This record gives sequence, structure tokens and C-alpha cells, in this order.
Amino acid sequence: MNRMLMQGSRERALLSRAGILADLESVEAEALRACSTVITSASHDILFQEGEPGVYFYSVLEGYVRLFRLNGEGREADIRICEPGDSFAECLIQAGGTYRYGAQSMDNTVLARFHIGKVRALLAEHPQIGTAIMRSLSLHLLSAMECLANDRMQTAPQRVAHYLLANCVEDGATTASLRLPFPKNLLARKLGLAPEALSRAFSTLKAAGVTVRGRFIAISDVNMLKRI
Amino acid sequence: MNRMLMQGSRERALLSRAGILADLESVEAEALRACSTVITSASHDILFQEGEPGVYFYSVLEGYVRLFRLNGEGREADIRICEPGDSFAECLIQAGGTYRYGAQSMDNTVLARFHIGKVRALLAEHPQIGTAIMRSLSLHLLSAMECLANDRMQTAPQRVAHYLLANCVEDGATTASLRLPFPKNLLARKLGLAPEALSRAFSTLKAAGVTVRGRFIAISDVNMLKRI
DNA sequence: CGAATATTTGAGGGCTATCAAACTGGGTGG
DNA sequence: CCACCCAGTTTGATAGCCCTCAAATATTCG
Repeated sequence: MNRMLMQGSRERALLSRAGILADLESVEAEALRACSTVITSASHDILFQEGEPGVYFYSVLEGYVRLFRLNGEGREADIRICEPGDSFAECLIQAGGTYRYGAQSMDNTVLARFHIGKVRALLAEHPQIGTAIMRSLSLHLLSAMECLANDRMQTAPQRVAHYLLANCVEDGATTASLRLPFPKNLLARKLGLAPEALSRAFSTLKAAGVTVRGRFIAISDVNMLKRI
Repeated sequence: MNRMLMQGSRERALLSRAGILADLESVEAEALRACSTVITSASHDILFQEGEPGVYFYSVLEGYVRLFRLNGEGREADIRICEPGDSFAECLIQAGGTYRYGAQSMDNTVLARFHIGKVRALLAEHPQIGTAIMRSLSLHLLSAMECLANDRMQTAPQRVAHYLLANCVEDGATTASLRLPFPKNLLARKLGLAPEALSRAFSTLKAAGVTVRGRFIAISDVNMLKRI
């Protein structure tokens, strides 16, 4: 399922995309690199299942990974969509034990896989690594809390408007546009919607000046969209 | 609004209830204590608002605090209910900036208030403090993710059943019971429900052997409840 | 005991999941 | 070059769930 890449300069270049390495001095970054392996996985591959012993945490270098939870029979809920630069399961460095959710590639994906035990052993020696992990955990916690608040407060069109406004680039005085980095069904999962609900949200937003053509989206009036 | 308590042995006893101090050696615990003040606040007092500069993080010693977010006009969503032992806003130690949500006492409350700048300065010297904070962040992140998954997957009766099963003590072979530590409207907020929806969920669960009398709840068959 | 606060119950409606079917676009092989 | 196929997306119809508002009832606290 996973293919391990040879060590080399290509891997180092890829690894530099891991957000968790971004704020580290070279000594600490090198120490973390020594705990890591670059792996690839194909779309729909399962990286790990809820309940398995948590041996590694990951950083997405290319592609997308969804984190999800299973409920009793069949039904599953998406928790988060990880994009390039994002890490996941690093909470196990301190919380230990087993994975609390499953992880599945949603594209041909390249990942850095860090050995949790080795990283934990670095913490006493390199407090800056602890700081980097704390920062990552803090940002994830804040975004999970925001997501929870949005789920409990916003309708589907509001969630979509919020996403568009957070991710668009302004073209002119009031116009803006963006290109979705992934298919709409992944956006639906990210926002906690059925794909049909996302589609309907887009059609509701037409009245607010949103035009959708495939992955390209144009916004005619940013301020109108903010009032949704 | 807040009353500052005199330093003394009573405060030290209270502070020991802060979960974040639990795993620390005495040297580190003492260093953290030196950054803290014990304060009290009355029910409905606002501890801080979303957007204010984040100067302190908190640990609940007695009472309950709700974290919430505001949306445009009037509407607000609860993110988390903090109980004795819980800390909140410690993500600002690394994420910095302003509070990303509001905090309100839901009872007469005693809190430990830690100065974020002072705690941050301790990290280089005391890696164990970093470890304790990482653990706290990790557990909060996991519980926020679980909450998100439950919101997206479970109906109101399922959420209530889940809460009951997680918090009850077994009396006999299949029977169990519990006493809610707070009023039902706080439980409703915690589960992301309107109070009416919680009430209806309880009445649905009667058929699964759940009896509610004020804050006391009896479960006649744990296994039946698990199948909801 | 009475006032204020919680909780329950009823009626109604909005929102989104679900199922089913039509449609789109790009890529394949003839 | 074109017909076909497939995955992704859109549209329609339906139903379930939960929020809202309103009123009745229970509980708590002074």
C-alpha cells in the first residue's frame, strides 16, 4: 500500500513543506528529520484505523488526507481534511495510546511519517521541538473549536460563504475569485455537509453574486457575501 | 466583578485541583503557582470576550465556565463546558494574540488565572511544564474532535445516551445511575442542543430504561442503552 | 410563601440527509 | 473523430430532526 521513497535531496525538499519544521532552527529540524520517513499512498488508501496502536504521526506534503470516525454500523463522520503542510495525530506524542480516528488518503499523497517514540525522546534535549508541537496543537485546537462553533451556528450557505471569503483573493474593488484545491465532494466533507447540500448551498449563493464553473469560483461582491 | 483571594494555604489547596499541575514535580508546580492568582467570579460574569488581548489562561477549581463564540448578530454557540480541573485558553501560550472565544461563569466559580507571558518564559527552563501543557492541549484537541464527530453523526438521544454511559456508575449487573453535576440547561449547551431538545431526548430514552428525577438519573439496562 | 428560574410540553416550520434519477465532463478505445 | 463510460455533480422529492416560539408546570431560593 505505501511505498517508501529513497533518502535523498528530493525528500529533503519535500520535507521542508511540513509546517511543523517551519519554525525550527536547523539543529532541531535535522533531529526531527532523523525520526521521519517519506511515504506515498494512493487515493482511498487507509493510513491507519481508529483503535490501532499509535506509532507514527504524519505531515501531509502533497495531496489530501481525511480524518474520520466510525459509529456503530457503517456511518462515518469526517473530522478534518488535511492539506499540504498540515500534520495530524501529533496529539499522540503526549496523549499516547491508540489512534482515536481513522485516516484515509483522498488523492495520490506524499507524507512524512514521524516515529512518535523517537520524537518524544527528543523533547527533553530540544525544548524548541516541544514549542513547535505545542504551536501545532494550539492551532489545531483553535480550528477544531471554530469548526464546532460554525457547525452549531451556521447554515450550509453560511459555511460555504465563510469558506469562500477565507480562501479567495480579491481581484478588484469588490470582486474576488478562487480555485478549489480539491473536488467539491471533499469540500462538502470538510464543511460537514452531504455533497447535495453543498451543491444547493452554491445555488443559493448565486443570488449573492457567486458564480461556480467547475473548480473556479467568482465572487462579484465580497461585501454582499459577508452579509449572508 | 472578580474578587482576588489572599495568598495562603487555602489557595494552595484549591490550586492542587488544577489538572495542569497534577503531573508536575514540585519544583515545576511551584514555578507555575508563582505565575498564578486565585480569583472568584459570580454566575453569569464574563471572564473575557472574544477579541480581547489574551493575557491569562485559566484553570477551573470550583464551578463551571462555558466557552462560546458569537456570530454576527445576537446568536451564540457554546464550544465547551469547563468543569473543575479543566483549563482553558492555554492555547494562547503558543498561538498568542487575542482570545478566540468568550468565557462566562455559569455558577459561583473559583479559578486559577495564569499569566501567559510568565508561563511562556518558564518553558525553556522547565521542559516538563511544556510537556504538561502539550498533554492538556492534546486531550482538549481529542475531545474537541470527538465532539465534532458526535455532532455530525449522532442524534440528540444518541448524544445523551453517550453522555450517560460515559458518566454513570454501575450499580448492579446491568443497572447504573448518576447525578448530574450541573443543571440540565448546561448539559444541553454541552451537547449542542436546545434545552427543549434535551428534555425530549430524555423522554425518548424512557423507552430504553432511563428514569430522570431532577438531577438523578437511573439506567435500568446499560446494554439496551448502548444499542441506541 | 412568593418570585424568579428551570424544565416540560405542544405546535409549527426550516434545514439538511437520503434516495433516486438526470446530467456533465473528460478520458478511452474503437 | 466519435461513441461510450465513469466519476463527479446537480436536481427533484421526501422525510426526519431539531430549533423556535409560546404556554404550562415544576423547582429553587430568598
